[in-house]
Amino acid sequence: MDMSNWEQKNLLSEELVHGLKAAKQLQAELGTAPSLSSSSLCLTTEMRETLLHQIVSSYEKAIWMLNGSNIVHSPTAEMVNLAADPVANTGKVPESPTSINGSPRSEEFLDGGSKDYNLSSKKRKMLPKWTEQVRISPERGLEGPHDDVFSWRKYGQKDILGAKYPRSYYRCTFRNTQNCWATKQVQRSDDDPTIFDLTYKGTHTCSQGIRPPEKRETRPNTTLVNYQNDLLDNLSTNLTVRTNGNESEAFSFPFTPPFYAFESDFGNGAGTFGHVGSSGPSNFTGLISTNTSTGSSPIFDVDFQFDPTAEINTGLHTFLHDSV
DNA sequence: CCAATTTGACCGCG
DNA sequence: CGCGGTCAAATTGG
Repeated sequence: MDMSNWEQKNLLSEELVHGLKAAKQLQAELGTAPSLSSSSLCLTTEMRETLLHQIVSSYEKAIWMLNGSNIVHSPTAEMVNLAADPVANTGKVPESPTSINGSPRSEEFLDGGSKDYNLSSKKRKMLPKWTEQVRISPERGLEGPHDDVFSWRKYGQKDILGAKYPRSYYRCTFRNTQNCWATKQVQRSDDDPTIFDLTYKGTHTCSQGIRPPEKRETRPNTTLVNYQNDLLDNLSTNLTVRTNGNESEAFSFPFTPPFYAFESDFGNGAGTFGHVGSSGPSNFTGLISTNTSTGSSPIFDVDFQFDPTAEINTGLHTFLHDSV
């Protein structure tokens, strides 16, 4: 317990430091007087945005690590992205995959530009994409950095043009079950075989990765709250929303960017939620309250509030837990 | 028996 | 047409 706790703390601080770095970089960028260093003065707006995303992402992940996941995705993000202004549409942030495992010290990030961000070319596949380099420890069986917090399923391997080693392709294990479209590529470096290039594409929308781990041991008083949090988490993954009047308008909640986050402030499962992040439609908030009228299947009354400019009307909606 | 990997086929794009 | 990426049938492994 102590160990995992310590490890968690490490991860957490790593994440925060990561975010801080990005923040400082952005700060430096914004802070520079135009006169100074006129040469390399500007990052592209894309890079700035990516930095921003990185910061937000770090916060999200850190919070995630503290509370367990309570991040939810809206269903229509891709359409929103496609429809939106190409510059502002970069989707959502990658949760930066902190690679850890047994030996944190032998496996480390290379710093100094070892992470580069790339809001890929304006093709159809505009998913967040970023790369990292990981040095593998001697101890772990020659093969790979292939474990971060997520579970990946290999779906291909290719020999690459000028590369000594093949490139392997992974996707999230829960692609089908949870509509999680995150993928990653692993490419062993030509010159230094202990280094692997990891390319991540897309963000995890699965309720996987870091679970709310074993907070159970804490005060008995919090069990109810924890349970309710779990309930919300479950809701965030198996959720169908249907409008009160309109059966036809029902939609499933989770998956894909813009993020919506729940904040369960009361112990009873009620809470508020709203848009998180810098892209997508904002000003979409809601208030959740329990509807105790039914026994077994939890039903929440949700009061949506939309920005006036939004197309959709404010209304009273009902969250339905999706069977199971 | 189920789930993950392997591996050649397939396919879109430049 | 070749390259990089993905699919899916066959195979492996638990």
